Amino acid sequence: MAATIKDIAKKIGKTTTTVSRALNDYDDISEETKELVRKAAAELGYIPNTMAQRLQKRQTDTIGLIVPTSGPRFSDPFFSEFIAGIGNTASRRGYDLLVSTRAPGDLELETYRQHIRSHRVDGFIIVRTRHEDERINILRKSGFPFTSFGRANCELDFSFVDEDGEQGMKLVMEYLAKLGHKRFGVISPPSNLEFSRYRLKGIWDKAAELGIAAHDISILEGDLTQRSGYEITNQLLDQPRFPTAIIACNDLMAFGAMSAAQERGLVVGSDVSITGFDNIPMSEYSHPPLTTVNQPIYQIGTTVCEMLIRRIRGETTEVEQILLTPSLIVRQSCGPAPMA
Amino acid sequence: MAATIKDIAKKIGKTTTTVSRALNDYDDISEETKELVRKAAAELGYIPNTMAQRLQKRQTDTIGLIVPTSGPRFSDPFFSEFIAGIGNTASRRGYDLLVSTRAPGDLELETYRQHIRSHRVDGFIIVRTRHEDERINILRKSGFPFTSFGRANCELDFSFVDEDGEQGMKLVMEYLAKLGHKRFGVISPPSNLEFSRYRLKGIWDKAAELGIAAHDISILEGDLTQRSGYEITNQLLDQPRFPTAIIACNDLMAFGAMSAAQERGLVVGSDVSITGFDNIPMSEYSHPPLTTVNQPIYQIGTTVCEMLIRRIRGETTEVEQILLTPSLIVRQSCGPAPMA
DNA sequence: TTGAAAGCGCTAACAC
DNA sequence: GTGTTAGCGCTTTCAA
Repeated sequence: MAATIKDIAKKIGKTTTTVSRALNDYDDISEETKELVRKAAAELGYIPNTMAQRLQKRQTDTIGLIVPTSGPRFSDPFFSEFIAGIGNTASRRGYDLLVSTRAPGDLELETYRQHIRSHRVDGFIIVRTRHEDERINILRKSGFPFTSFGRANCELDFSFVDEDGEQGMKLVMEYLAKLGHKRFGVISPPSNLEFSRYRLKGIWDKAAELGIAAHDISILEGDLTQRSGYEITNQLLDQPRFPTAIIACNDLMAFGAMSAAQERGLVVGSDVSITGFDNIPMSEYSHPPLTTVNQPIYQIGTTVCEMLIRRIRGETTEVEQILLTPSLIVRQSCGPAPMA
Repeated sequence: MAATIKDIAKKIGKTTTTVSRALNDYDDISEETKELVRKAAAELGYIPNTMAQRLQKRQTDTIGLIVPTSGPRFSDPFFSEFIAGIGNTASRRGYDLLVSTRAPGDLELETYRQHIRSHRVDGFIIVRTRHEDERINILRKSGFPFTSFGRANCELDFSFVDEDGEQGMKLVMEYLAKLGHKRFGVISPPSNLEFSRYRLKGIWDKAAELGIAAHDISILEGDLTQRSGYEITNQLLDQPRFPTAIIACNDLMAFGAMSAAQERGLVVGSDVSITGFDNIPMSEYSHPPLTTVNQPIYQIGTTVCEMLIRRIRGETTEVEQILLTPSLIVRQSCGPAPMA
């Protein structure tokens, strides 16, 4: 049986109140008593009962993350890095991280509602925001603390971190155009993901600016997996006037694109240029190393968690919104457009 | 304010005792009362306060997973899949999943101890067991419920799931030998990881069986990242009598190995053969697709979680130990040994 | 079939 | 400075 505050009280002949306050370092307790309590606590190997504390304080010291899984085999390096960022920050600040996995849908939303109502967590972190994101609607209505990685198409009266995907894609387009590319294939994220819109907007706007005609840009929708990058690239390259540059909206799809191209005997970086987005660690060691847009996922996890904790603790009431400026990481997966 | 059991009691003019028992479907409560209670609960939108329940029941309905992170950028598809497997199973069985991230070391062990003593979780899942695994020692001594993915070099008196890595490597060696390879490079996992021993044992034993000399096998230790696969392959290929087959002990390192080889202008699958281990989804869409050993990570997560819950609930007291038989997934990253 | 009473382990308002 | 008392929301004897 674990020692309780009562055992300590008994041992030193004081009340539980005194012990509690000594342990929490209240200043209406004498130094001697505190010392006494601390010693007794150490001897008994006392550790507070978390659930009792939480019940009493009506807070859970827990942050909730519901990972939107897609499919049974959910293998995405993005999430392990994001979770690491959140997890390390949470524990440094004394919070637990409660992770659930749910496919987007009714069950997912029900899980949010339940966690809110049953006081399972003090706040949520939302990831991969969607167009008309019901999660955010629920959270906003409930007044429950949350922060998100990604913006949404509702009123942005909450705290978030996002990277400026529009700008990121403009960098990519500009770079490829400078290399002489005229026909582009785009492997877009699922269109219901909010960041998809920003990225596509960046592409279209920059294309317009550069005088690239709409029919020289073919956009096909992927699902962010390597597999879909592979399959879509095959479609793209099967077209009669196939693109010389393929813009994948994340690194995983870019890897798939490289495989598809290489399988056809094309040399990536000269016969065809391919770009990614995220700059996951793997992208540095692909063949060829991938030109991509940097997105500091670990740090975004850190920041978004930090912001949430500040809100939960009431250390700030202001809405914090951070839009990161992307940078292009040039490696060897792109080269001058081949002669037609 | 969320409705409590008290509100329900007041509303229907019964005591909290009755309500509690009705809600928990005790059979000393009349059907009518139960109906009444359920209706009132629904109307008030009642959801039990988790912390109160947990305090009272002295259990947390929570499973702990402490992910052994390595380095700040922790990007490993292995873990997202493993977490998905555990998470889905846990929630199906009514458990929460508490995830922490800790680099192996004292702080990590301290976290285990604290979580045990403060009743933060009901049991642990251990992943990536190590040689002389202090985590397992702590858990065994404390009598705290846990299961692991991976064996350990102590007395195996606990439940685990593991894949027979020795057998897996024998399959690889056999396959490569049959293709005519005579000189092998091995990119091993960190030697402190328990599975490293099994895999190396498989390689040595099969080599002996096939009459392959020890000096024809160079083993260099990686850290499971793509980067280390890349770097080690460069070392391997810099040797005067370089290997014609490179055996990477996980898929990520195999990808790195492919990049390094390709960067030197070697054709993977003919100039040099490369194998992996894990069969992560990506391995199907690399270029060339990777020959590897299947390891059903999602399903292992499911099983190990299921086993833990059975122990926690006391549904079984027996130790369950599952050793999965691996299978070789032959793709295009290997070919006949080139003429010397 | 139901209610009264106690208690899980902790904190906090208030009194002394 | 320290103790008294109450209570967080729930479950569970025990008695009626």
